Parts: sequence; C-alpha cells; structure tokens
Amino acid sequence: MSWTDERVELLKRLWTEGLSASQIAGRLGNGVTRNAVIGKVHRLNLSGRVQQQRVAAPRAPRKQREPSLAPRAGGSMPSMPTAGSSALKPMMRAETHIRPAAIPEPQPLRLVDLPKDGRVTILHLSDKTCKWPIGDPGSEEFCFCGHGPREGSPYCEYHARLAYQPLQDRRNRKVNFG
DNA sequence: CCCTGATTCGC
DNA sequence: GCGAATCAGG
Repeated sequence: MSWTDERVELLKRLWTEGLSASQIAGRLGNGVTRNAVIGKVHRLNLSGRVQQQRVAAPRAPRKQREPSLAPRAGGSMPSMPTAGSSALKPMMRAETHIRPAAIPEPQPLRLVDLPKDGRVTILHLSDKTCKWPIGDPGSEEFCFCGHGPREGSPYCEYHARLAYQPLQDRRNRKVNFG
C-alpha cells in the first residue's frame, strides 16, 4: 500500500484532529503501522500539531543498528484495487477555501476568543469551536471551521456529517487481508 | 507492562 | 520516500 493523495489527506485530518499515530494507523488499515504514520507525519512536516513549543531535547546518540539478518517486512504487499475512493477527492478539494460553501444554517460564531482577521486559527480552538481543518496545514490561509460544535463532537453539525459518513459506509465493506 | 512521539538509516 | 528498529518518556 502506498501513500495516495486520499490516504495522505485522511492522515492529515486525523492527525490534526488529535488521534494518536497508532489510532490513525488502525484507521488507515492495510497493514499500516504507527511507525509508518509517524514517519509520514514527519516527512509532511506536520509533527507539531498543537501550538506546543518544541523544546528540541537532543536524545543520546543511538547505538549502531545490528546488521539485518532476518528479512524485514517491507517487501511486497498484495496490491489492493483502490476502490472508488477517488470519488471522495472532489469533496475534499472543495473544502480548500477560507470557509465551506454550504452550511445548513449560518449559525453565528460563539467563540471565546474571536479571531482578529476573520479566520479561526488553532489558537482560537476550544470546546465551542468546530475543529474541522480548512486548507493546507502548512499554508498561511490554514484555519478551522469554528462554528458551534454538535454536542460531544469536535465538529459542527455539517462537518460532523462529513467526518463520520464515510465511516458508516465502511462498515459493510470490511477489508482484511490475510 | 501498556502506551506516546522522535529519530536513524538500510532499503 | 518509506518504515522497522530503536530510542526517550508518560
């Protein structure tokens, strides 16, 4: 399995949402390990997901790795056909602007800290803000939805549907290789 | 022990 | 670029 655009997008979304690497690995499935997720996260330069400042504590120098005698599991995977997942791409691409186009009811922002320039940044996130990410996390325009969330959800009504609809579909096409 | 992310480096 | 092995730590 490779890092398709769809899987990278899902990785970014789940990572931003705060899921752990192993949880994300479980969702991606197809034998993806948490190491794979962490490695990809670092390669995408989105390792610091919240505004925590990085203390850059240098670790002690690592012991030289033992020469690999046993074959590693990195070889070949049974290639799965990427079922109609490409149909989901237009949806995600459509979210790439400052604010999603169609929200059922334009409920007013109920923020504790109001964004100064109209964008809900990661600094404005709270229990009262929808945490659906909008745009590229590395971009200047990156922000969050910020509408009032559905109870018990990190997302507003609209984005909660977007977030969890695919999961419901997934129940009937359980994919396990072996 | 369970888990977390961070890093290295052979592939 | 990828990710197992290994690290440091909760």
